Amino acid sequence: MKKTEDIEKNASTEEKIKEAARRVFTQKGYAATRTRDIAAESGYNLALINYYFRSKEKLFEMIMLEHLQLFVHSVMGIVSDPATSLETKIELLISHYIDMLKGNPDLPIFVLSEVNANPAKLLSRLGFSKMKHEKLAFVQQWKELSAKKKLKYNPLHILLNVLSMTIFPFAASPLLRDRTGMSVAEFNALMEERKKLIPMWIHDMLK
Amino acid sequence: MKKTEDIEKNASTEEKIKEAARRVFTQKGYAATRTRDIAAESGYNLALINYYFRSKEKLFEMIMLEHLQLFVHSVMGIVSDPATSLETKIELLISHYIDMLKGNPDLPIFVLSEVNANPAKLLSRLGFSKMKHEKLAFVQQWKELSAKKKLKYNPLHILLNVLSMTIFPFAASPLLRDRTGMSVAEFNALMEERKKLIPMWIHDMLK
DNA sequence: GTCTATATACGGATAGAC
DNA sequence: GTCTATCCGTATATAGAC
Repeated sequence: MKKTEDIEKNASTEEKIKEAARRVFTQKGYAATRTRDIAAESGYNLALINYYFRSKEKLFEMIMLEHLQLFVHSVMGIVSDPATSLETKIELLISHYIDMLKGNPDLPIFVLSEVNANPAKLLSRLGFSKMKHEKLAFVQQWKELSAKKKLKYNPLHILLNVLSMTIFPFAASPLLRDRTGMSVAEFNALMEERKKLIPMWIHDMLK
Repeated sequence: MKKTEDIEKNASTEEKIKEAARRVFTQKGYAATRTRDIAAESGYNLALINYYFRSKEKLFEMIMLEHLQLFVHSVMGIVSDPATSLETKIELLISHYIDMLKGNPDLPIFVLSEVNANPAKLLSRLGFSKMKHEKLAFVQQWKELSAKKKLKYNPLHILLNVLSMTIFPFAASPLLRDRTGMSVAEFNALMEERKKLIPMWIHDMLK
């Protein structure tokens, strides 16, 4: 009984620090965050960070890896389902990302800027290999598409458009809201509209 | 004669440091750059940075302001020309940004992440006020568009799409190239294609 | 496990020689 | 104007008490 409590207690403190770190790192980036900020945010002391995680860097890498995987793995269920059409997949994927990013609006800038700062280090660990690609229903349907419609351009453009129109507005949100005087709530409403609009535009691109 | 030489020499050193700073800041971000890095990159000594610019922060603000204005002012000629149609303006704007970003691929992530880190401070200085908006041919034509075509949604979506599809690929370029195995040259070729493609897609959205 | 106190390193800035 | 040497605050990490 005592042992179980101890484990839970440990896990809880460790998890609280990790969550605090996630918030601070995501908002300020690796270089600008101070371990003291994480300690304060977590409600625990500075020394605990090194007790549970060996260093600021190790803690960061753990969190960063989770974020990268979140982007990828969270959509695996959607894109690997052979029962849904390509257009349905795209629609679900857009909805999924918009919902996720409404709760974590800093994520795109954070991930992109950290990957940019250290591409080799971070991307090497994202091991979901290029081989497994073949198995995904998404990739199969994508290839069929490329073959059927004779698009006069690389179909990668379309995927890029989906991600651009979905993710970029969150990255540009501070600038956008400043220039237009929009509130966060209004911005979120705008993104909610895009759940329907983006699939519509993409549909037209595939005509 | 001597005076002129001195001035030119000063300007030259000062400008070299500024350019070095631009490179380092843009690539690593404010928090991660060391004044020593800038010194090394410039070929001069650390002390010169404080001699010409009072501090790391002042130097940064100067460069950041130039970047922000680059984004805005460089397109002013395009968007304020009453002689071109809205669609032509959009096409020119896309071309312009793609050309600029091919030469400065780190710029989007840099600007977005720094604005995100300190929105109040940076955006307050971007003084091109909301009032002058009225005078721009772009804004006029945009309003006419909103009135004429009865788009069932906020036309801001369209502007957001233009910027998203143009700028986001550069921000995601390291990830994209890693996942696809694309080279920088291949990526640039892809972006070159988008100079024609994006206006085409936008045209369809305005049907 | 959690805290306080401290060692150690690093980074921004300046003094002062040339 | 430009350099070397150095001051001093701050940040990460650890030692050691509880």
